[in-house]
Amino acid sequence: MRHSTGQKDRESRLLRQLREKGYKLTSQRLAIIHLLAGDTSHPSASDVLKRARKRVPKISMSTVYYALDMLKREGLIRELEFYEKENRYDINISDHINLVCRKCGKIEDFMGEVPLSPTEVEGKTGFRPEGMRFEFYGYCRACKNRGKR
Amino acid sequence: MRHSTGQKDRESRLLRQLREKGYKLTSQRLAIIHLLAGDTSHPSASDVLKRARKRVPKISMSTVYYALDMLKREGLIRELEFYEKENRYDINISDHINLVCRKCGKIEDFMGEVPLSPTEVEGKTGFRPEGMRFEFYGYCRACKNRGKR
DNA sequence: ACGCATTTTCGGAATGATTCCTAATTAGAT
DNA sequence: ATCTAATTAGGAATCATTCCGAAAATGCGT
Ligand SMILES: [Mn+2]
Ligand SMILES: [Mn+2]
Ligand SMILES: [Zn+2]
Ligand SMILES: [Zn+2]
Repeated sequence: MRHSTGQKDRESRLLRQLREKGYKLTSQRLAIIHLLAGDTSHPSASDVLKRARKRVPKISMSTVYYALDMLKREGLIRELEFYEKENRYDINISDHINLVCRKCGKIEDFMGEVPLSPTEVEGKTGFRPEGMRFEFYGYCRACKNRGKR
Repeated sequence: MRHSTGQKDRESRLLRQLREKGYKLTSQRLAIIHLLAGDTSHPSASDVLKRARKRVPKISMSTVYYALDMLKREGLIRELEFYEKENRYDINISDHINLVCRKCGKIEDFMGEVPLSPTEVEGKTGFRPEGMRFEFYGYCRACKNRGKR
């Protein structure tokens, strides 16, 4: 295993990388990084705002977007874009499949290899992949057990 | 093979299905369906508007959205949603992988089985998939051969 | 500890694709 | 030809995100 995935370890790794790049570690950023490091729920920007305000009550939405943008430019988080809903932010930056519940909106990770490699795609098509987005839409275990709609 | 994929066949199949459901076939809709049936480029709503105006010069954007919405509700096209760009419309409604070029915006189909079945996902996780979205982002053959950015 | 340059914050305005609204038009049935 | 429900068109509204400018804060050098 390359990295521990504990919240504390992930948090200090993020902070170290930002410090190395010369970013200022404000209380707003510390709060955002702290909550993201321990969150596998793929939160939206407004989720992040709500939780960050528990530690830094006056933090603004602009600041949340500015911090999320920095983190994604540095490759430390991934943004999952949706048109009809808010975008979501994923602390898991590896190529993986997300399972998106159509009822409750929960997004969970599907563990396991993505069963098609970029190399294979390029060999067959000439298209050179640099990123991927694999999602299933449906009903999570909880939602499917209480009538799907 | 189940269906022919020729433009003419696809077009008459779409028209038949809409007639059966009682939809009115206006000149605006005929133009939109005609162009979609022969288009594998995954056009945006404004692409559709531009091309539809060649046959029906006064067609409005509202009408294009209304028609696209009808087609997707009937399961005859698929909408690919993007946050930072316009949504795109796919006449290929089967589960398949799309290759999205980051330089020119072209979207092409990757032919071949999607290498992971909904059944397998449900067996491993309890999540019940009903739809999927599999995309690779990168550079199409033309764009990768002229400096990627 | 102090001052400084630069970055960051924050509130509000702007953006833009899509959706909503309403009145006028039209397809298709009788 | 008439009628009615569906469709069209243009404009307003929506809303998450981005942009803007001024005020505040960080962290470095001294
Ligand atoms: Mn994930
Ligand atoms: Mn496609
Ligand atoms: Zn659910
Ligand atoms: Zn290209």
